[in-house]
Amino acid sequence: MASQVHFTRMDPEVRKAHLIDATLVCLKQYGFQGMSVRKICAQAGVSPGLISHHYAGKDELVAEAYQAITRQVMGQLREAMQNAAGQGARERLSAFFQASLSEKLLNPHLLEAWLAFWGAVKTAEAINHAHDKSYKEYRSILAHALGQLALEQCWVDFDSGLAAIGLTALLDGLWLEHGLDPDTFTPAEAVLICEAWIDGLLAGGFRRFCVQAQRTG
Amino acid sequence: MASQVHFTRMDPEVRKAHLIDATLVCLKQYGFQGMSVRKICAQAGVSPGLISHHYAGKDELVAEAYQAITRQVMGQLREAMQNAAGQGARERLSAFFQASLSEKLLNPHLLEAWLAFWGAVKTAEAINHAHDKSYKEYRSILAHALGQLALEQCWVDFDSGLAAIGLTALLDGLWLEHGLDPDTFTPAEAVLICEAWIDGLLAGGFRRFCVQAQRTG
DNA sequence: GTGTTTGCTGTACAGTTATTCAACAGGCGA
DNA sequence: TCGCCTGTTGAATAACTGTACAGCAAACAC
Repeated sequence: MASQVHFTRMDPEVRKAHLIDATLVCLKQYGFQGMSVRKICAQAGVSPGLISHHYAGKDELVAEAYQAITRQVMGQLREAMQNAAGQGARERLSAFFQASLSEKLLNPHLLEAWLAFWGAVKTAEAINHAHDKSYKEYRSILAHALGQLALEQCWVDFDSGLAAIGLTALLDGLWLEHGLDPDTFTPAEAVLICEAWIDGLLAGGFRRFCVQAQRTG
Repeated sequence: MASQVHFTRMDPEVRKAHLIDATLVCLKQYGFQGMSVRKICAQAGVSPGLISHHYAGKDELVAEAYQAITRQVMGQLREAMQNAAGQGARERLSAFFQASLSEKLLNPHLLEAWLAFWGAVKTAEAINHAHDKSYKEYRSILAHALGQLALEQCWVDFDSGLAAIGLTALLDGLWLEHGLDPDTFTPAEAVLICEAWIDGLLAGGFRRFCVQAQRTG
């Protein structure tokens, strides 16, 4: 006998959260290309018409899925920084590295999804906007911590904004590499690479970022 | 009166080059998703059947387009390194930075295409394979230069492979950031960021990459 | 001019896509 | 228990997707 119960009702917000989860599962399973409305709905155990009922369309759902993982990641990073709030700038940066490069965030599935989103930034306006917002926040957190470090070290005319661009590039680059091939390095090695960057900055690398005083060789 | 001339013939290799160009244009214009056989052929000014005539299918064309820009970029980088062959490791690395972050390679169109390809690495095997090959070459060039630097500086147990992963991440991260938003930094600033990394490595950052002697901090 | 080669066209095809919407039914209030 | 509200269904739709292939015609040899 076929199942009599065809569906169970849900609060719209709960259902939308389920659809976002299913979207992320499909994203990692089929990639950005292979992920279709039917597959997402099959994953969520609902009928294909439901996405258009809760969202303006598939694109809106995908954009919200991107915002969801962005929120989740930024939340974890903010939390890590707050836990180290009382300590020095160096320790706060280390906490940020540990959080950014934890096993949880270096999860291949998460990074693959991120990679696919990055690839869509230039063609999907909603994703572009969400990216821009989170990226600027990420960079400003690092710029602030590096500015504190400069104060502690009494560096004059230190361009913390530019240094933050470099450190963000290093972290994003590590994410990128790990997303493209998770076997390249371990989370511990990634943290070591970032600590070496700070070591080098403290040992003398900072001079390049000082506006007036160029290196005298 | 409608145009009488329907098409002009071309040498297969020339036509294929045109199709690859059209593929890259469509990639940046419509993204990896929106790029279809019909759009590529419209861009190239040919009939939609021509791709199947010259290639086994669309995927083969896309993979060859990726290899084409990869070859182009790696060729420029190899050339830059050869031009600085007689000099010290530091100078060779600087030449590599200059080449990697030249206006030509930080071209938004090129980076947008690259970004789209990166997003497809995990779903298209041919692209994954081509990426893996070029990425390993890129890293080995840097590892070799860093190994030379370690010899010159008499660093013992320096893990140039790990340091190369970090430097590759920094460079890839700068490409990524510039692809996502070209206004974040200028090519000159990107080179400065890389030079600061080397400065820091020389000033003391290298110790983290020495296997035995951990920092006594 | 004629013949031959073959690069190229363009329609046809089968399969997929996102989206729509009238009908259905779960679950709550009364 | 009834009745309403509304979350959900699922078939239908139109617009796409990549590929195949029979035939056309450009360009060259003669």
